[in-house]
Amino acid sequence: MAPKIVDREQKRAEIMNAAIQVFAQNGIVKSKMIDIARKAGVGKGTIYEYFRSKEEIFAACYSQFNRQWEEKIQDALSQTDDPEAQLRALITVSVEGAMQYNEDFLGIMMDFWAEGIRSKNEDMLRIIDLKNLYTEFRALVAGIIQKGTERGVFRAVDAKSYASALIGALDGVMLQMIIDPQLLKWREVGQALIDAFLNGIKT
Amino acid sequence: MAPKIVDREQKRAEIMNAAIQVFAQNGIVKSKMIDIARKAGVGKGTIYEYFRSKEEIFAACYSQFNRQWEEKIQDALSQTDDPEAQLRALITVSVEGAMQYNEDFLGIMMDFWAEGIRSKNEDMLRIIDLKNLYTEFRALVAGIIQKGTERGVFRAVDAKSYASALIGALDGVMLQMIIDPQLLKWREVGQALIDAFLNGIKT
Amino acid sequence: MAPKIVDREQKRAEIMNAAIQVFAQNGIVKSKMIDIARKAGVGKGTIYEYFRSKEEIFAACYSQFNRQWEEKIQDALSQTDDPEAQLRALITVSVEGAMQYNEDFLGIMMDFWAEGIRSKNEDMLRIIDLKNLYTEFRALVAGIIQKGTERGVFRAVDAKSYASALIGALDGVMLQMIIDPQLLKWREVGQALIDAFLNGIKT
Amino acid sequence: MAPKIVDREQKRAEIMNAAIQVFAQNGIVKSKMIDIARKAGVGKGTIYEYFRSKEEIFAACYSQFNRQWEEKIQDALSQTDDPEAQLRALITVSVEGAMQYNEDFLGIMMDFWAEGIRSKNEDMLRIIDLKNLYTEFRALVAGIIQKGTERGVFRAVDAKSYASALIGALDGVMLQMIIDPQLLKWREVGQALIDAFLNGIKT
DNA sequence: TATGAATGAGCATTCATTCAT
DNA sequence: TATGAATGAATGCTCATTCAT
Repeated sequence: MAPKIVDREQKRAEIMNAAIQVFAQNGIVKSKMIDIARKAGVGKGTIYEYFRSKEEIFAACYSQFNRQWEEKIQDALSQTDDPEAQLRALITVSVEGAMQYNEDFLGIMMDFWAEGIRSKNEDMLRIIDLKNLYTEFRALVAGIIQKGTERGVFRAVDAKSYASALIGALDGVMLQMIIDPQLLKWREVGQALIDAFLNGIKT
Repeated sequence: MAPKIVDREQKRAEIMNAAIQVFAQNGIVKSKMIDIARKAGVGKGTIYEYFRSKEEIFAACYSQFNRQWEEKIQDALSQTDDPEAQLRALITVSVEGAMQYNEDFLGIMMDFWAEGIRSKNEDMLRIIDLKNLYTEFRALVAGIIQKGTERGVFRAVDAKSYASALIGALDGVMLQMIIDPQLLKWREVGQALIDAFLNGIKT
Repeated sequence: MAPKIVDREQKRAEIMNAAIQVFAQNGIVKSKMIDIARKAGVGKGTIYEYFRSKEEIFAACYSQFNRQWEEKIQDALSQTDDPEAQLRALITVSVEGAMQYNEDFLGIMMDFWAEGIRSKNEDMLRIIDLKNLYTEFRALVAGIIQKGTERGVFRAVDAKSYASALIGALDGVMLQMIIDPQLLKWREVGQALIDAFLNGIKT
Repeated sequence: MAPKIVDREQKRAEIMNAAIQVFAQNGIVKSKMIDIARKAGVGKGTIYEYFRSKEEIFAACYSQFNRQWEEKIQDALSQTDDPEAQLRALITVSVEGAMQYNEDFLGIMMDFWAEGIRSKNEDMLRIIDLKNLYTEFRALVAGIIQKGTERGVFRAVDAKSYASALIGALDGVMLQMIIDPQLLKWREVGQALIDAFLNGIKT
């Protein structure tokens, strides 16, 4: 009965895909189960065969979204061992990644954040553990900076604070891209960001 | 001959205050009028004596929030004419301002952003004009950078892109403060941010 | 303290006047106390100094409305003793009376009827006793027809049925006047009505 | 694979039926969705599966009501080509039709009229176009009278005015039937009406 | 397994009435 | 006496979830 299991996974993925699109367009709270069902081309009841609740769909989407993002980052970082190149790759991947999706789609990040910040649901918070996510991301970036310092290419700075600042800058630029996708040449903003930052910490 | 005399402005402010707290804790969509009423210590109907709708409360809160923030920024910038000092002041004021509020309170910013990004309501969008807000803020910061370049203290960079990057960094750091207020010595992160940035653009 | 009493009656009348106008424009159910208060130029609470409830205002207006109408009818009938002339006067007074008011104003009659037909409130039904009103009106008209028959100017018909038919015709024409005040030369319709009817029963 | 199969038209009709009963008993404004739901033996939400709003239920009921009435009239008139017989049929059908329904049921006509007279809602007014309804009905009756005049059986009267008067008489008698269904032998009142009228216009 | 009909808890909003001044 | 600020019961409507088929 292995094929059956594949089918289920396949259908689950289809529903998640539909959900992500609907979430992206309407925001999570305003997204209705019926919308997701219609977009997925299934009946309303069918969704409940694959997910316990709307919240579970959200959680699954979030996890997937995150996993994909992390993979991209990891891929980019594994290309080189040079700290400067790694930081450049980090910015490039983020900006390129954000630009890849259409503007509507990006709005979903806001909801992930918002939900993660305020959810009262314990299960939810375990899934959307923003604290942990950022802690790990900070450690990753701080490690790169630390490495740069050890190799003498970066000044001896407080790696954690600088990591936090750089990550913040990344998120903040993405926020502006969400708000006004056409306005600026975002690739250049990304370049400005990394140039300023690298100039700032290079020896 | 004389009805109960009430300071309507005062009461309006009290309700807005209650609303901000409730919005901050639950998010705007999940905040119920009855919650706001209870928090304000008034009846459900009373709110409608002061605001036409839930949306109007939100808009009023947003405007107030923004106005206060802008005042702080303007105050800080007017203290000096030196570009470097102004950029430092900008970061300091933002970080200090964010730390001043309690953590719950800051969460409301997320909803302001989220609402601004996705609201379909024309009236709402006129009020929460994020595009315009950021455009103006970018112009302000770009002006300072430009001034620095002209005075020879900053390198000749693309002022707009750098402004965008700096603002993004500010927002991003604030986001992390929201998510994990205790974690880091945020003042130091602010310092790291401005040090890296200034190092990066100073001649 | 007699003047005080006069003042109270005066104010009560003013409020009723305002109420009738508001009822006429919006219908009774959709008329708000605040509208009546504003139209009367008094405070919302003041109304309750003169009327126990919205229902009581309605009842008072209805009674007044009816009393005035009855007076007009009685006035007209007392001008002559001739049955044919009296029936003509009846139609004329009704049509002229209806035309006197503006169209909006007439709509109130519908609500009086509707309320009278369906009110579940015992007190209300005692006041808006449509059954009794029509019974009396039928008796009045039947009396005139009877008188005509006895004097040999009308055929020997079932006076009650003919009275009912005539009254119905009157109401029905007024209904059309309400619906479409401009459409027809309503005076001529009144003439047609009475001509047909009198031709029909005259010997 | 197959959901519960329901005859949606059937269910829609059942809800309309319940709605008509509730409207008839309480009047439209005082009828609550929950009352209709309970009378129909369904949940509150179920109604909204079949009607978009309370207003839509009302409109559907009104249209149905009217269509049925018109059919009756048309049926009766098609039985004969004789003007006098047609006018007699008109009155008979109306009175018989009105008597067929129970008294509560008829009260709904008042609300249809009242709503038609005062509704501010454009969509509603398109549905309850009383002006047009009466205009058409007047044209129909005037045509019969005209035909009678041409054939020399009726006097040369202003057909439109006489039609309006006859229709008014019909409505007015029905109103009295609503108010006091037991009181009079309404068939005889109908006879009186048509006798008087026909006597009045016959040559 | 798949479906959509059915449901009712939940919510924003309205408004007659009360009552402190 | 006059007022309007305050109130909460009541209502139309939404939507996540259930369940019979």
